[in-house]
Amino acid sequence: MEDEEFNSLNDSYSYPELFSPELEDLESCVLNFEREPSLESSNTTSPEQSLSPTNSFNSNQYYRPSYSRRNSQFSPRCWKLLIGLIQETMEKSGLSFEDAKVILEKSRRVPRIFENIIVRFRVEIPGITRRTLHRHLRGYFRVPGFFQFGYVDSNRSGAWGVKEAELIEAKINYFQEEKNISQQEFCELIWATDYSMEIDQLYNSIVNELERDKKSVQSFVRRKYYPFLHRNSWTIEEEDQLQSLVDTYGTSWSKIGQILNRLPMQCRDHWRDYIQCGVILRSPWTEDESKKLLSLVCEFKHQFPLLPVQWETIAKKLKNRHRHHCKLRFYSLLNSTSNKELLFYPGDNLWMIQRIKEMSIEKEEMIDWIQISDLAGRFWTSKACEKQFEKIKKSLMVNDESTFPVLIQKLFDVFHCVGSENLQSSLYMNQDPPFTGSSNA
DNA sequence: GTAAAAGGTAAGGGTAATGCACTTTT
DNA sequence: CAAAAGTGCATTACCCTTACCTTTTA
Repeated sequence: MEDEEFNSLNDSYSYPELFSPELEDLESCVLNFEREPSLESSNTTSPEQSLSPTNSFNSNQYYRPSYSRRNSQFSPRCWKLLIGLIQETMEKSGLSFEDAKVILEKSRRVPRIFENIIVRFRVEIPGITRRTLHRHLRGYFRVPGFFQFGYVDSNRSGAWGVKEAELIEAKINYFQEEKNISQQEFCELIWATDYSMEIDQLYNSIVNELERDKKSVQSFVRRKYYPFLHRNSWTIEEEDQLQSLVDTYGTSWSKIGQILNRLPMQCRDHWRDYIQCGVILRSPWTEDESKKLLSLVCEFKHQFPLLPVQWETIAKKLKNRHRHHCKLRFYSLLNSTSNKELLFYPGDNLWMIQRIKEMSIEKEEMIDWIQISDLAGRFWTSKACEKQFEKIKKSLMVNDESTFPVLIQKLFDVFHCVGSENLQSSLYMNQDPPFTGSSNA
């Protein structure tokens, strides 16, 4: 039992008779996995693959590929195994951390010495793709470009570290043993609307050791331990049912989740990303759509300069596009030369120079472009800011100043003496204070 | 009785993993 | 040459925090 995946603990005890029909679905999903060597024989298009999408929709344009993920994030158990295998290999071959890093950095492929790790890992925990493993291997050794896949002990907020997750698991196991309750009972306790003092104490004891928000802990525990049947694919019938439930109950996800026997969050996500937005177009963007997108984003930014762009709202107005589509499309438009010019006004240049000046940096390389992008509510990406700065320097021909602070001061003076009246940043045009709602009155 | 703290949960804002089609390596 | 492995881009499934409401506490 302790061999079970931490984040799929629920699979082992939840309603076997209901779960069994889904297993077939899961099996067929496995066939779609990335180049699984053992399943290579079924690589040719399977009959159900050609049936399902075209049957449910009229055109190939609307095809939603079946997509399955057996494991969520790279779990603590995965890390334990991977690190164990890495250490074993390093000891055997006498490699240092730095050597390993260099080897991994140099080769595109999994280096010979590490090949064994991949093979042995996938025997122990199948379903993790080679690609994912390779990424985490490089992440562990801090290969540039793969930092985000590296091992993390603990965090103050955001993604959970391995140590934290293990501590919580241990505490919960102890709690269950002490109170002599089953996994199922525990999950039900966690999800009860007024849970007992004991659960509250459990939360508190976790919070004491972790430096995490209590809410954060609670949501994490609830995500990992839930009394619902977990399935990652939705049938057409379920989707219909979901829509009709939303029609009757509105967006009361906890209620809907209970009826559908799914995580409330799962219901919300599926409704938001696949049902509410209607049929999602996968065709290339037309010029009209792109123009509309640009104007919607600009409109939003002018109205709420300090808020991040609400892509969901924009997607709703565009119709048939996903929030992620809109975001990606916008940034690709922004990065194409013509639009970049369009979206940096003279006032924006001054705004940017002021921000850089405030940073009071000695050298140009030290400019934190991500921070500047953040300050602008990420209206421009960090790269766009950087490129724009280069452009400003070129156009004003002030590239050979003695020191960086002098250069910035000079740039600042040039812009300022033009007359700051006309140089308001587009970030602050037509500004309405975001949350007051006074603009409606 | 009231303000502040805390709980429940929907809404907001993401990103890692995977699929597909293609290139590169063995 | 075949087959396996890697990769860029798009898509999907899952993740985490914040906002906003209600209830409890001081």
